[in-house]
Amino acid sequence: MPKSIKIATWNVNSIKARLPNALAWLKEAAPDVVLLQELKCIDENFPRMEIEDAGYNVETHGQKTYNGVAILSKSPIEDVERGLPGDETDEQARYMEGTVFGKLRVAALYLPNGNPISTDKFKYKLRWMDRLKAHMERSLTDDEMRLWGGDYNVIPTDGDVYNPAAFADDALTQPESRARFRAMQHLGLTDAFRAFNTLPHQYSYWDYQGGAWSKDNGLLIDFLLLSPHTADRLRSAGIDKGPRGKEKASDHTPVWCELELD
DNA sequence: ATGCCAGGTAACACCTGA
Repeated sequence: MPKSIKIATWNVNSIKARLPNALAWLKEAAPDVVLLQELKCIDENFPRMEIEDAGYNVETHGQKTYNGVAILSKSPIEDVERGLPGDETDEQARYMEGTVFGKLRVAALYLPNGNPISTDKFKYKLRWMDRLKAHMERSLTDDEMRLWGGDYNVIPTDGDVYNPAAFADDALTQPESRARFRAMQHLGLTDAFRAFNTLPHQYSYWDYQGGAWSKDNGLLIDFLLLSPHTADRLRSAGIDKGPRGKEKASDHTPVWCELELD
């Protein structure tokens, strides 16, 4: 009988601040694999026991105050690698990968924001995207199943933001950012959510300010990109807006997909 | 556009986020 697994990505904006909400969501949504971003804590301070008690294996790549990614899985997590290749001097904890269910290699990534665009932060974002694409390209030379999920900090089109004019000078909408995001898909990767839903104004992030959530003033910036052999197994995908409506919510909400494994 | 939230750090204000 084919085994179906649910994989989600979620920028939690501090795992410590989000722990009650995260545990509630793990129980309700019962994902098999979760890719987390913005832990905002070092590995020693990750609430490992609480997550393990919820039925997950845990691998983290943390950092004090900023960034930090993790992989949670109901299966063992094998061959874990931390850090995005291509720059030994980069100390920001924004990337890790591991193999789950013995056959699917998943990555959790937190792509740099890049604002303001007149600064080195934007140059770092573009370099990071070049490194990510190069690493994807190298990884895709075999027939392994792969998935890159996370907060890409790119608004791919003007239909993916409530007010494009307000974001005209934002790093998330710049042609350089969008071209690099498209280049990743041109490697043969499938955006899991967009394989099922091509409507505009489908969001994964709403700012805390200005009543953005209640007005549905959002952005679509969180994605699951699937290699061809993974896309062959894609059965469904969606955005779970539930967690964004809770008290003490993250500003991002989970994006998920279902894969049919042998 | 900025910093109207939110989180963290560290100190009773400032940085970052997108």
